[in-house]
Amino acid sequence: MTTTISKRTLERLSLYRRLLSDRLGKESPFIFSHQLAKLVQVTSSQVRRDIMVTGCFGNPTRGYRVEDLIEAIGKIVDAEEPQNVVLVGIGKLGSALMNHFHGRRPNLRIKAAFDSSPERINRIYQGVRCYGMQDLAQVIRDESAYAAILTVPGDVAQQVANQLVMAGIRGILNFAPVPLHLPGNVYVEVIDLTTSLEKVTFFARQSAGAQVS
Amino acid sequence: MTTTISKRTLERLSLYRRLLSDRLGKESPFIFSHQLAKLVQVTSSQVRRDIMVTGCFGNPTRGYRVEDLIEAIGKIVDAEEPQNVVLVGIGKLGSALMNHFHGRRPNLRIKAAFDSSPERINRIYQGVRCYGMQDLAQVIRDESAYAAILTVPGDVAQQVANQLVMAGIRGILNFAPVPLHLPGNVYVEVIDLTTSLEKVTFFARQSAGAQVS
DNA sequence: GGGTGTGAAGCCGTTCACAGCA
DNA sequence: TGCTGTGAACGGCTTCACACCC
Repeated sequence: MTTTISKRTLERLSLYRRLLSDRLGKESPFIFSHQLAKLVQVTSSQVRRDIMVTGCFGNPTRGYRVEDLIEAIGKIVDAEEPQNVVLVGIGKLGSALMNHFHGRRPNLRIKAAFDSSPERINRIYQGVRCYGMQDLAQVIRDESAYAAILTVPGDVAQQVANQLVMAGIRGILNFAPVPLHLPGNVYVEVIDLTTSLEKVTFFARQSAGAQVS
Repeated sequence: MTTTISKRTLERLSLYRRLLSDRLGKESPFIFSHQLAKLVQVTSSQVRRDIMVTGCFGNPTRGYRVEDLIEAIGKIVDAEEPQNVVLVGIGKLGSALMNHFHGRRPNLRIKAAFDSSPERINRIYQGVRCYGMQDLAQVIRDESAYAAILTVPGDVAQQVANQLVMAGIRGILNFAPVPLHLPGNVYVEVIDLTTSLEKVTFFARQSAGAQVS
């Protein structure tokens, strides 16, 4: 934790761990940088650079021990204790995500959902209760959650985000189609579905003829 | 279209357009680079650089004409004709996305869905029919779709992606939690939900005390 | 020989800084 | 005066290249 880890590196580490975990037990307990590189489609130098920050050391003859890598990456990516997350806006997308994340990573637990519409309040989604917005601050404090998934309509996203930050949330995964204006110490990760799809069609068109690296 | 446009620039252009469209009619028909910059939270130089590629010119006194910007960005981002998109894997996430994209951008139309499970085949989702996997190539050709949204489980993602490419798909928005190995002329945009959430909790923890830019 | 670990170089996107202009 | 348009400088991430090691 002495080195500062960039966003990009962290993304790749997370992915390495997932692929390595899948591989564990199926293939050799060791892996070379070029093999992992091929799996995630980056260069082997990139892989070795990323592994540097984990403090793992490989062996020229056998490569890296897969178990060591998984553990070392976990020490970086995971917190000491399981992280409680809340989800705000349990419409179609919200409940799909609830479903998606349910049990996916042992250290990431969605502990509560929130919504403003009465017919959703007090319902249980994947074993998780949905509360009304008025309970937001209280529940977030009770669960000591400091990360949130935001799947509310764009026109209320900023206001809800403000409430989240007031309640102690420090990181937001934002699916709402508007940029959030929040204090600099709150980390916001944006998933902009429309832009992503527009990118796909744009570059698909570009590469209709030409090769793209 | 003479200049080559980077991924990052395209993302921002897409976002600019969306915010400018929301603003149209509500505020002044002109906007300065620093105003747009504030909305999307980038620097004003960045905005001006991005606008350069659109060929739009601003006026030192009034700024840029909002309508012109929207149109110029559309000329870059949109194709001449509406783009047909298909969605493969209409589970919870798939149908939430179907719902999300339905009518969102006039130029992007999901024209068909595919799934392997019999109880979903021939059902209609948001006015869009779900076909069996055996019809994939035929339907994609009939609709002349060349972009696809992939929301199938990880263990079949590669195989389905191969089928998509064989059927003529050139761009994939991939929600499956595995990297796809495809020819270089196929553009793949990855939305890795697990990694994104891990990033949020990681940086939320980091910034618990310190200020992050 | 083939792989690791890493300083140095390269590349690309962002920001600076300023001339030009209304 | 204040903003635009843009060459030049900057900075961070990626790749190269090579010493070291099994």
